[in-house]
Amino acid sequence: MLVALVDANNFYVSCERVFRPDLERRPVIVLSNNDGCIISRSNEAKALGIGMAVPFFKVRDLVRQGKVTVFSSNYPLYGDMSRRMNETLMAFSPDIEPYSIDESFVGLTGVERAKLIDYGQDLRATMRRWTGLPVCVGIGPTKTLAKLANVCAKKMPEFAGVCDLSDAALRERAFRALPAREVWGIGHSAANTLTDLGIHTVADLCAMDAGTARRALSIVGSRLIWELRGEPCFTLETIPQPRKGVSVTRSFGNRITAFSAMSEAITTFATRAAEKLREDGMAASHITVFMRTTHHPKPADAFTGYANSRTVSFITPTCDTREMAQAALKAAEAIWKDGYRFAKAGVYLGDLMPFERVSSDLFNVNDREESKSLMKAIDGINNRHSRNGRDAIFLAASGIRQHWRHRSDQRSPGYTTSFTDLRRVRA
DNA sequence: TCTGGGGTCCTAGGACCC
DNA sequence: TCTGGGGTCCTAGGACCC
Repeated sequence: MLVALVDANNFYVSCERVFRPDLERRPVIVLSNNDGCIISRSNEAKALGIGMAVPFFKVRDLVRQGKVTVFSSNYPLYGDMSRRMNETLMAFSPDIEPYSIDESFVGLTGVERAKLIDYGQDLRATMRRWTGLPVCVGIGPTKTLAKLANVCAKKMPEFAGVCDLSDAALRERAFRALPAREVWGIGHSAANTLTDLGIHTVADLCAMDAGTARRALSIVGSRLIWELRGEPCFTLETIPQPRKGVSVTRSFGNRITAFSAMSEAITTFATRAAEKLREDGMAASHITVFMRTTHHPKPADAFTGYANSRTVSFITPTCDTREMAQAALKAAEAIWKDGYRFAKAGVYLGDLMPFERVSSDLFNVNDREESKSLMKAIDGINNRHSRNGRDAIFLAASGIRQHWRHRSDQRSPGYTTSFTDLRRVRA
Protein backbone atom coordinates (compact mmCIF):
# COMPACT_ATOMS: atom_id res chain seq x y z
CA MET A 1 0.00 0.00 0.00
CA LEU A 2 1.13 3.50 -0.77
CA VAL A 3 -1.08 6.42 0.04
CA ALA A 4 -0.95 10.21 -0.03
CA LEU A 5 -2.70 12.61 2.29
CA VAL A 6 -3.58 15.85 0.54
CA ASP A 7 -4.44 18.56 3.03
CA ALA A 8 -5.22 22.22 2.35
CA ASN A 9 -3.18 24.84 4.17
CA ASN A 10 -5.27 26.92 6.59
CA PHE A 11 -8.30 25.76 4.60
CA TYR A 12 -11.03 28.22 5.62
CA VAL A 13 -8.69 31.21 5.36
CA SER A 14 -7.47 29.96 1.98
CA CYS A 15 -11.07 29.64 0.73
CA GLU A 16 -11.73 33.27 1.70
CA ARG A 17 -8.53 34.37 -0.01
CA VAL A 18 -9.49 32.75 -3.31
CA PHE A 19 -12.13 35.46 -3.64
CA ARG A 20 -10.19 38.15 -1.81
CA PRO A 21 -6.69 38.01 -3.31
CA ASP A 22 -5.99 41.34 -1.62
CA LEU A 23 -5.69 39.34 1.62
CA GLU A 24 -2.69 37.29 0.51
CA ARG A 25 0.29 37.70 2.86
CA ARG A 26 -1.90 39.40 5.47
CA PRO A 27 -3.16 38.19 8.87
CA VAL A 28 -6.60 36.62 8.40
CA ILE A 29 -8.71 34.53 10.79
CA VAL A 30 -11.98 32.63 10.47
CA LEU A 31 -14.33 32.19 13.43
CA SER A 32 -16.36 29.18 14.52
CA ASN A 33 -20.11 29.02 14.21
CA ASN A 34 -21.59 31.85 16.25
CA ASP A 35 -18.32 33.80 16.08
CA GLY A 36 -17.25 32.04 19.28
CA CYS A 37 -13.63 31.13 18.76
CA ILE A 38 -10.89 31.05 16.14
CA ILE A 39 -10.76 27.95 13.95
CA SER A 40 -8.54 28.95 11.04
CA ARG A 41 -5.57 31.29 10.87
CA SER A 42 -3.31 32.45 8.08
CA ASN A 43 0.42 32.00 8.70
CA GLU A 44 0.65 35.76 9.27
CA ALA A 45 -2.03 35.53 11.97
CA LYS A 46 -0.17 32.64 13.59
CA ALA A 47 2.96 34.80 13.56
CA LEU A 48 1.06 37.43 15.55
CA GLY A 49 0.70 34.84 18.29
CA ILE A 50 -2.99 34.12 17.68
CA GLY A 51 -3.62 30.59 18.93
CA MET A 52 -5.95 27.91 17.64
CA ALA A 53 -9.40 27.69 19.29
CA VAL A 54 -8.80 30.95 21.18
CA PRO A 55 -12.05 32.75 22.04
CA PHE A 56 -12.60 35.64 19.67
CA PHE A 57 -13.01 38.27 22.39
CA LYS A 58 -9.38 37.75 23.36
CA VAL A 59 -8.14 39.07 20.01
CA ARG A 60 -10.86 41.62 19.34
CA ASP A 61 -8.43 44.46 20.02
CA LEU A 62 -6.14 43.32 17.21
CA VAL A 63 -9.13 43.36 14.88
CA ARG A 64 -10.20 46.84 16.03
CA GLN A 65 -6.71 48.12 15.35
CA GLY A 66 -7.04 46.84 11.80
CA LYS A 67 -4.19 44.35 12.20
CA VAL A 68 -6.25 41.27 11.42
CA THR A 69 -9.06 40.60 8.95
CA VAL A 70 -11.78 38.42 10.40
CA PHE A 71 -14.50 36.29 8.81
CA SER A 72 -17.43 34.40 10.29
CA SER A 73 -17.44 30.87 8.93
CA ASN A 74 -19.16 30.38 5.58
CA TYR A 75 -19.81 26.63 5.34
CA PRO A 76 -21.61 26.63 1.98
CA LEU A 77 -18.50 28.21 0.46
CA TYR A 78 -16.06 25.83 2.20
CA GLY A 79 -18.18 22.81 1.34
CA ASP A 80 -18.20 23.78 -2.32
CA MET A 81 -14.44 24.40 -2.37
CA SER A 82 -13.99 20.99 -0.75
CA ARG A 83 -16.00 19.41 -3.56
CA ARG A 84 -13.76 21.15 -6.12
CA MET A 85 -10.68 19.82 -4.31
CA ASN A 86 -11.90 16.25 -4.57
CA GLU A 87 -12.84 16.68 -8.23
CA THR A 88 -9.30 17.83 -8.90
CA LEU A 89 -7.90 14.81 -7.05
CA MET A 90 -9.90 12.51 -9.29
CA ALA A 91 -7.72 13.63 -12.19
CA PHE A 92 -4.79 12.06 -10.31
CA SER A 93 -6.19 8.80 -8.96
CA PRO A 94 -9.40 6.77 -9.09
CA ASP A 95 -9.01 5.95 -5.39
CA ILE A 96 -10.02 8.90 -3.24
CA GLU A 97 -11.13 8.78 0.38
CA PRO A 98 -12.38 12.19 1.52
CA TYR A 99 -11.41 12.30 5.20
CA SER A 100 -12.56 15.74 6.29
CA ILE A 101 -13.66 18.96 4.67
CA ASP A 102 -10.09 19.91 3.80
CA GLU A 103 -8.20 16.65 3.37
CA SER A 104 -8.40 13.40 1.44
CA PHE A 105 -6.40 10.21 1.20
CA VAL A 106 -5.34 9.30 -2.33
CA GLY A 107 -4.35 5.77 -3.38
CA LEU A 108 -1.04 5.74 -5.27
CA THR A 109 -1.01 2.26 -6.82
CA GLY A 110 0.75 2.45 -10.15
CA VAL A 111 2.84 5.54 -9.38
CA GLU A 112 6.56 4.85 -9.75
CA ARG A 113 8.54 5.09 -6.50
CA ALA A 114 11.11 7.39 -8.04
CA LYS A 115 8.45 9.77 -9.33
CA LEU A 116 6.48 10.25 -6.11
CA ILE A 117 7.85 13.71 -5.36
CA ASP A 118 7.19 14.89 -8.94
CA TYR A 119 3.68 13.47 -8.68
CA GLY A 120 3.11 15.40 -5.45
CA GLN A 121 4.45 18.65 -6.89
CA ASP A 122 2.32 18.26 -10.00
CA LEU A 123 -0.72 17.70 -7.78
CA ARG A 124 0.01 20.84 -5.76
CA ALA A 125 0.45 22.98 -8.85
CA THR A 126 -2.70 21.64 -10.47
CA MET A 127 -4.74 22.15 -7.31
CA ARG A 128 -3.56 25.73 -7.09
CA ARG A 129 -4.37 26.37 -10.75
CA TRP A 130 -7.79 24.69 -10.78
CA THR A 131 -9.15 25.68 -7.35
CA GLY A 132 -6.90 28.48 -6.10
CA LEU A 133 -6.13 26.46 -2.95
CA PRO A 134 -2.64 25.80 -1.55
CA VAL A 135 -2.19 22.19 -0.39
CA CYS A 136 0.55 19.99 1.04
CA VAL A 137 1.09 16.33 0.17
CA GLY A 138 2.29 13.63 2.58
CA ILE A 139 3.14 10.17 1.26
CA GLY A 140 3.68 6.90 3.12
CA PRO A 141 2.98 3.16 3.23
CA THR A 142 0.24 3.62 5.86
CA LYS A 143 -2.34 6.30 6.55
CA THR A 144 -0.65 7.27 9.83
CA LEU A 145 2.67 7.73 8.01
CA ALA A 146 1.00 9.74 5.23
CA LYS A 147 -0.55 12.00 7.90
CA LEU A 148 2.82 12.42 9.57
CA ALA A 149 4.50 13.08 6.22
CA ASN A 150 1.94 15.82 5.69
CA VAL A 151 2.96 17.40 9.00
CA CYS A 152 6.56 17.42 7.75
CA ALA A 153 5.51 18.87 4.40
CA LYS A 154 3.70 21.69 6.20
CA LYS A 155 6.23 22.48 8.91
CA MET A 156 9.60 21.90 7.31
CA PRO A 157 10.33 24.28 4.43
CA GLU A 158 13.01 22.00 2.94
CA PHE A 159 10.26 19.66 1.70
CA ALA A 160 8.61 22.40 -0.37
CA GLY A 161 5.14 21.04 0.40
CA VAL A 162 5.67 17.39 -0.54
CA CYS A 163 7.13 14.79 1.83
CA ASP A 164 7.53 11.06 1.17
CA LEU A 165 8.10 8.95 4.29
CA SER A 166 8.16 5.60 2.50
CA ASP A 167 11.95 5.66 2.77
CA ALA A 168 12.97 4.12 6.11
CA ALA A 169 16.11 6.21 6.57
CA LEU A 170 14.26 9.48 6.08
CA ARG A 171 11.55 8.19 8.39
CA GLU A 172 14.04 7.63 11.22
CA ARG A 173 15.38 11.14 10.90
CA ALA A 174 11.89 12.66 10.89
CA PHE A 175 10.77 10.50 13.84
CA ARG A 176 13.58 11.83 16.01
CA ALA A 177 12.67 15.42 15.17
CA LEU A 178 8.90 15.15 15.81
CA PRO A 179 7.16 15.11 19.19
CA ALA A 180 4.86 12.11 19.79
CA ARG A 181 1.92 14.52 20.03
CA GLU A 182 2.11 15.05 16.25
CA VAL A 183 0.98 11.49 15.54
CA TRP A 184 -2.60 11.08 14.32
CA GLY A 185 -4.54 9.68 17.29
CA ILE A 186 -2.26 10.99 20.05
CA GLY A 187 -4.29 13.68 21.75
CA HIS A 188 -3.81 15.74 24.86
CA SER A 189 -4.48 12.93 27.30
CA ALA A 190 -2.42 10.25 25.56
CA ALA A 191 0.46 12.70 25.17
CA ASN A 192 0.52 13.26 28.94
CA THR A 193 0.45 9.53 29.60
CA LEU A 194 3.39 9.10 27.22
CA THR A 195 5.37 11.90 28.83
CA ASP A 196 4.96 10.17 32.20
CA LEU A 197 6.44 7.05 30.62
CA GLY A 198 9.39 9.00 29.26
CA ILE A 199 8.15 8.82 25.67
CA HIS A 200 8.75 12.15 23.97
CA THR A 201 9.45 11.77 20.26
CA VAL A 202 7.78 9.75 17.53
CA ALA A 203 10.98 7.65 17.52
CA ASP A 204 10.40 6.79 21.23
CA LEU A 205 6.78 5.93 20.48
CA CYS A 206 7.66 3.74 17.52
CA ALA A 207 10.18 1.79 19.61
CA MET A 208 7.71 1.22 22.45
CA ASP A 209 7.18 -2.28 23.81
CA ALA A 210 3.88 -3.74 22.54
CA GLY A 211 2.54 -4.73 25.97
CA THR A 212 3.27 -1.34 27.53
CA ALA A 213 1.68 0.41 24.55
CA ARG A 214 -1.45 -1.73 24.82
CA ARG A 215 -1.81 -0.98 28.53
CA ALA A 216 -1.10 2.74 28.27
CA LEU A 217 -2.93 3.59 25.06
CA SER A 218 -5.37 0.68 24.53
CA ILE A 219 -5.98 -0.93 21.18
CA VAL A 220 -5.94 2.49 19.52
CA GLY A 221 -2.34 3.05 20.56
CA SER A 222 -1.19 -0.42 19.52
CA ARG A 223 -2.63 0.13 16.08
CA LEU A 224 -0.96 3.43 15.49
CA ILE A 225 2.41 2.00 16.53
CA TRP A 226 2.02 -0.74 13.93
CA GLU A 227 1.14 1.91 11.39
CA LEU A 228 4.24 3.95 12.30
CA ARG A 229 6.32 0.83 11.66
CA GLY A 230 4.82 0.57 8.19
CA GLU A 231 2.24 -2.17 8.86
CA PRO A 232 -1.17 -0.94 7.66
CA CYS A 233 -4.06 -1.27 10.14
CA PHE A 234 -6.34 1.12 8.27
CA THR A 235 -7.29 0.57 4.64
CA LEU A 236 -8.30 3.15 2.08
CA GLU A 237 -12.11 3.48 2.26
CA THR A 238 -13.15 4.76 -1.12
CA ILE A 239 -16.84 3.96 -0.64
CA PRO A 240 -18.46 6.39 1.80
CA GLN A 241 -20.01 4.67 4.82
CA PRO A 242 -23.49 5.73 5.91
CA ARG A 243 -23.38 7.95 8.95
CA LYS A 244 -24.41 6.60 12.32
CA GLY A 245 -26.02 9.64 13.86
CA VAL A 246 -27.08 13.21 13.19
CA SER A 247 -26.63 15.99 15.68
CA VAL A 248 -27.63 19.62 15.71
CA THR A 249 -26.35 21.62 18.66
CA ARG A 250 -25.86 25.32 19.28
CA SER A 251 -24.58 27.73 21.84
CA PHE A 252 -27.03 30.55 22.38
CA GLY A 253 -26.37 34.20 21.61
CA ASN A 254 -28.28 35.14 24.74
CA ARG A 255 -28.62 32.76 27.65
CA ILE A 256 -31.99 31.06 27.78
CA THR A 257 -33.94 31.37 31.03
CA ALA A 258 -37.51 30.68 29.86
CA PHE A 259 -38.90 27.39 28.65
CA SER A 260 -40.69 29.13 25.79
CA ALA A 261 -37.36 30.14 24.26
CA MET A 262 -35.89 26.69 24.90
CA SER A 263 -38.80 25.01 23.17
CA GLU A 264 -38.29 27.26 20.13
CA ALA A 265 -34.64 26.32 20.00
CA ILE A 266 -35.26 22.60 20.45
CA THR A 267 -37.97 22.63 17.78
CA THR A 268 -35.60 24.40 15.40
CA PHE A 269 -32.81 21.88 16.08
CA ALA A 270 -35.16 18.92 15.63
CA THR A 271 -36.37 20.41 12.34
CA ARG A 272 -32.85 20.83 11.03
CA ALA A 273 -31.88 17.31 12.14
CA ALA A 274 -34.91 15.81 10.38
CA GLU A 275 -33.95 17.71 7.20
CA LYS A 276 -30.43 16.29 7.29
CA LEU A 277 -31.88 12.84 7.80
CA ARG A 278 -34.16 13.19 4.76
CA GLU A 279 -31.30 14.48 2.63
CA ASP A 280 -29.61 11.12 3.29
CA GLY A 281 -32.82 9.12 2.90
CA MET A 282 -32.52 7.84 6.47
CA ALA A 283 -34.84 7.41 9.45
CA ALA A 284 -33.92 7.53 13.15
CA SER A 285 -34.98 5.19 15.95
CA HIS A 286 -34.52 7.62 18.79
CA ILE A 287 -33.85 11.24 19.60
CA THR A 288 -31.76 12.59 22.47
CA VAL A 289 -32.15 16.14 23.76
CA PHE A 290 -29.57 17.80 25.98
CA MET A 291 -29.24 21.22 27.56
CA ARG A 292 -26.59 22.72 29.77
CA THR A 293 -25.44 25.88 31.47
CA THR A 294 -21.99 27.27 30.72
CA HIS A 295 -19.02 25.18 31.78
CA HIS A 296 -16.86 28.26 32.14
CA PRO A 297 -18.03 29.57 35.50
CA LYS A 298 -16.14 32.41 37.08
CA PRO A 299 -14.10 31.27 40.09
CA ALA A 300 -15.88 33.75 42.35
CA ASP A 301 -19.24 32.50 41.20
CA ALA A 302 -20.69 29.96 43.60
CA PHE A 303 -23.31 29.07 41.00
CA THR A 304 -23.18 25.40 40.10
CA GLY A 305 -24.08 24.32 36.63
CA TYR A 306 -26.74 21.96 35.39
CA ALA A 307 -26.56 19.57 32.47
CA ASN A 308 -28.98 16.84 31.55
CA SER A 309 -30.18 14.80 28.63
CA ARG A 310 -33.12 12.61 27.80
CA THR A 311 -33.69 10.05 25.06
CA VAL A 312 -37.06 9.27 23.53
CA SER A 313 -37.55 6.25 21.24
CA PHE A 314 -39.88 6.15 18.25
CA ILE A 315 -42.21 3.19 17.86
CA THR A 316 -41.30 3.16 14.17
CA PRO A 317 -38.09 4.84 12.93
CA THR A 318 -39.01 8.18 11.39
CA CYS A 319 -37.74 11.28 9.59
CA ASP A 320 -40.94 13.30 10.03
CA THR A 321 -40.26 16.79 11.37
CA ARG A 322 -43.50 16.81 13.36
CA GLU A 323 -42.72 13.56 15.17
CA MET A 324 -39.14 14.69 15.82
CA ALA A 325 -40.26 18.02 17.25
CA GLN A 326 -42.95 16.43 19.40
CA ALA A 327 -40.58 13.86 20.88
CA ALA A 328 -37.87 16.48 21.36
CA LEU A 329 -40.22 18.77 23.27
CA LYS A 330 -41.33 15.92 25.49
CA ALA A 331 -37.70 15.22 26.33
CA ALA A 332 -36.94 18.91 26.84
CA GLU A 333 -39.85 19.33 29.25
CA ALA A 334 -38.62 16.38 31.27
CA ILE A 335 -35.17 17.84 31.86
CA TRP A 336 -36.00 21.57 31.98
CA LYS A 337 -35.29 23.33 35.26
CA ASP A 338 -36.38 26.84 36.13
CA GLY A 339 -33.81 29.25 37.50
CA TYR A 340 -30.86 28.28 35.31
CA ARG A 341 -29.28 30.27 32.50
CA PHE A 342 -28.85 27.79 29.66
CA ALA A 343 -25.89 28.35 27.36
CA LYS A 344 -26.20 25.45 24.96
CA ALA A 345 -28.58 22.74 23.85
CA GLY A 346 -28.99 20.26 21.06
CA VAL A 347 -30.56 17.14 19.66
CA TYR A 348 -28.99 13.88 18.51
CA LEU A 349 -30.66 11.28 16.30
CA GLY A 350 -29.34 7.76 16.65
CA ASP A 351 -29.74 4.21 15.34
CA LEU A 352 -30.26 5.32 11.77
CA MET A 353 -31.51 3.09 8.98
CA PRO A 354 -32.50 3.67 5.36
CA PHE A 355 -36.04 5.06 5.28
CA GLU A 356 -37.12 2.55 2.65
CA ARG A 357 -36.08 -0.33 4.88
CA VAL A 358 -38.26 0.75 7.79
CA SER A 359 -40.97 -1.87 8.12
CA SER A 360 -44.33 -0.20 8.22
CA ASP A 361 -46.09 -0.06 11.51
CA LEU A 362 -49.14 -2.28 11.17
CA PHE A 363 -51.49 0.43 12.30
CA ASN A 364 -50.38 3.53 10.48
CA VAL A 365 -49.41 2.66 6.91
CA ASN A 366 -51.53 5.54 5.62
CA ASP A 367 -50.01 7.99 8.07
CA ARG A 368 -46.61 7.01 6.81
CA GLU A 369 -47.47 7.66 3.18
CA GLU A 370 -49.03 10.97 4.15
CA SER A 371 -45.97 11.91 6.16
CA LYS A 372 -43.68 11.05 3.28
CA SER A 373 -45.51 13.26 0.80
CA LEU A 374 -45.89 16.12 3.28
CA MET A 375 -42.17 16.14 4.08
CA LYS A 376 -41.36 15.97 0.37
CA ALA A 377 -43.61 18.98 -0.24
CA ILE A 378 -42.05 20.98 2.60
CA ASP A 379 -38.49 20.22 1.46
CA GLY A 380 -39.49 21.14 -2.10
CA ILE A 381 -40.94 24.49 -1.07
CA ASN A 382 -37.95 25.31 1.12
CA ASN A 383 -35.47 24.41 -1.59
CA ARG A 384 -37.25 26.56 -4.14
CA HIS A 385 -38.33 29.54 -2.12
CA SER A 386 -35.75 30.19 0.57
CA ARG A 387 -32.14 31.18 0.30
CA ASN A 388 -30.83 28.66 2.79
CA GLY A 389 -33.24 25.84 1.96
CA ARG A 390 -35.20 25.95 5.18
CA ASP A 391 -36.90 29.21 6.07
CA ALA A 392 -39.84 29.43 3.67
CA ILE A 393 -42.08 27.07 5.62
CA PHE A 394 -41.51 25.71 9.14
CA LEU A 395 -43.26 24.69 12.34
CA ALA A 396 -44.72 27.65 14.23
CA ALA A 397 -43.19 26.26 17.41
CA SER A 398 -39.74 27.18 16.04
CA GLY A 399 -40.58 30.80 16.76
CA ILE A 400 -40.11 33.85 14.55
CA ARG A 401 -37.88 36.18 16.52
CA GLN A 402 -35.48 33.62 17.96
CA HIS A 403 -33.66 35.92 20.39
CA TRP A 404 -31.48 33.03 21.46
CA ARG A 405 -29.89 32.81 18.03
CA HIS A 406 -26.29 33.80 17.55
CA ARG A 407 -25.23 36.04 14.73
CA SER A 408 -22.46 35.70 12.22
CA ASP A 409 -21.56 39.28 11.59
CA GLN A 410 -18.55 38.88 9.34
CA ARG A 411 -19.80 36.27 6.91
CA SER A 412 -18.41 36.45 3.37
CA PRO A 413 -20.77 36.13 0.38
CA GLY A 414 -21.75 32.77 -1.12
CA TYR A 415 -19.43 33.34 -4.08
CA THR A 416 -19.89 29.87 -5.55
CA THR A 417 -23.27 28.81 -4.21
CA SER A 418 -25.60 31.79 -4.63
CA PHE A 419 -26.45 33.57 -7.87
CA THR A 420 -26.94 36.88 -6.09
CA ASP A 421 -23.40 36.64 -4.68
CA LEU A 422 -21.54 35.92 -7.92
CA ARG A 423 -18.36 37.88 -8.42
CA ARG A 424 -18.55 40.54 -11.11
CA VAL A 425 -15.64 40.83 -13.48
CA ARG A 426 -15.16 43.78 -15.82
CA ALA A 427 -12.94 43.54 -18.85
C1' DT B 1 -28.21 -22.26 55.84
C1' DC B 2 -25.74 -22.31 51.69
C1' DT B 3 -26.31 -17.54 47.16
C1' DG B 4 -21.85 -18.77 40.67
C1' DG B 5 -19.94 -17.62 36.59
C1' DG B 6 -19.84 -16.50 32.03
C1' DG B 7 -21.77 -14.49 28.16
C1' DT B 8 -24.21 -10.64 25.61
C1' DC B 9 -26.16 -6.29 25.06
C1' DC B 10 -26.76 -1.52 26.06
C1' DT B 11 -25.37 2.98 27.61
C1' DA B 12 -22.69 6.78 29.37
C1' DG B 13 -18.63 8.98 29.23
C1' DG B 14 -14.19 9.95 27.52
C1' DA B 15 -10.77 10.64 23.92
C1' DC B 16 -9.84 11.92 19.61
C1' DC B 17 -10.41 13.94 14.97
C1' DC B 18 -11.15 18.17 11.89
C1' DT C 1 -20.27 40.40 28.49
C1' DC C 2 -18.04 37.22 25.10
C1' DT C 3 -15.05 30.09 25.02
C1' DG C 4 -17.93 25.95 18.07
C1' DG C 5 -20.07 22.03 15.94
C1' DG C 6 -20.29 17.45 14.09
C1' DG C 7 -18.50 13.26 13.93
C1' DT C 8 -16.19 8.24 15.29
C1' DC C 9 -14.48 4.81 18.26
C1' DC C 10 -13.33 2.53 22.65
C1' DT C 11 -14.04 1.14 27.44
C1' DA C 12 -16.15 0.20 31.74
C1' DG C 13 -19.92 -1.07 34.11
C1' DG C 14 -24.66 -2.38 34.75
C1' DA C 15 -28.63 -5.25 33.41
C1' DC C 16 -29.99 -9.41 32.05
C1' DC C 17 -29.98 -14.27 30.92
C1' DC C 18 -29.09 -19.12 31.59
